[in-house]
Amino acid sequence: MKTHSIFPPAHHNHKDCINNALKHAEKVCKLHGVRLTAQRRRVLELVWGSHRPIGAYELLELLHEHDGKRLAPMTVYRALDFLIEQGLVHRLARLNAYIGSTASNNDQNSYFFVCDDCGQAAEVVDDDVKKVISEKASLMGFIIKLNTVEVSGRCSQCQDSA
Amino acid sequence: MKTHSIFPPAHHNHKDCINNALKHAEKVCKLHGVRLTAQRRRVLELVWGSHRPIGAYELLELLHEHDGKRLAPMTVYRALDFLIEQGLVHRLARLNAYIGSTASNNDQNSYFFVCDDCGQAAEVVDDDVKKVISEKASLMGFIIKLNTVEVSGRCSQCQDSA
DNA sequence: ATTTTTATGTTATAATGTAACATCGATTAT
DNA sequence: ATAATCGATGTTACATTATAACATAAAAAT
Repeated sequence: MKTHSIFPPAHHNHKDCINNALKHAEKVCKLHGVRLTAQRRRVLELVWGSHRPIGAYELLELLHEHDGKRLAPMTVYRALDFLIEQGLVHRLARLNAYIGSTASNNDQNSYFFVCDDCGQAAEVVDDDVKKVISEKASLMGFIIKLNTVEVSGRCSQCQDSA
Repeated sequence: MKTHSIFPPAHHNHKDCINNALKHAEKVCKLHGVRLTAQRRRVLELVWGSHRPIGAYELLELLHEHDGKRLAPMTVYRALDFLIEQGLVHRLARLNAYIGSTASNNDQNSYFFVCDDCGQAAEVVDDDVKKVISEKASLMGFIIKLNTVEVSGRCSQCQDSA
């Protein structure tokens, strides 16, 4: 029986995830005519260090531990802002944390499942949620700019291990 | 043609809103066997001061201006936590702000439309969004605890006045 | 009346995020 | 090539949001 897994399998080769993400980022930035500088690239890489949303100050620590750099928060926030603008990173509002994305989405058709237990997050991209919300919106004459949909609960793996 | 207005009409009698909300709160708290103290009640009243989400520190200022009280942030946060627990207030994650609610919802079937222009927010309670999300969730074996759905954009009134 | 619980007060601090201005480095124009 | 320009980064300082920990007061239960 095929399990419809959107959360990555526990022991997948995560280096591939990271490499894919970086390759994807190069493409996107070239396409958008913007510069994926070394620093931005590095921040993206660290964001992709896991499938957990990561905080800005956590990133700062990692940059210090791994690269010896002692940067100001501003620097990380700027990198994140850039990456978010290019759609390479999303911010999870409930967590004040950031997660990588390789989905080519607008700001309306993507949503997140976040496991309270293991902290992992999974992005789902389709128009199903958007569709329902859009219907409500048009009933009340509301023009949508951005959907923030964050579902928290317990992922399949964490249920099994309980 | 009837406009399906969920955002409150511009010149509605807002005192009624507040009174309804307070009455509702009394009922809910009695039902839940918890105490709606004067302070909690006052915070709720101030939250209902408008249909805009309001920040914790804004509430502090209001308490100072109107009541002369100079409270610590903790106090307001505690009142808010209480009110949120009773479902009388919701926190909007994207805004770090709080808004009153008289809907009897669980944590899964309520969502918010927030106008970037006027700042007003409208809560919608139904099972339509929940249903779609639940389908995805069950496909991946995810157990939902809480849905955070915050739609930002432009409300009908603000479009008209542009 | 006494105990116990619950709410509030108080102080200090953590965590997250931004403004403003200086400098550096890459691209563009001359 | 050189100067001018523009975008990226560095730096300092601070704003905003939220919580921890412990003390006191008020209400409810015994």
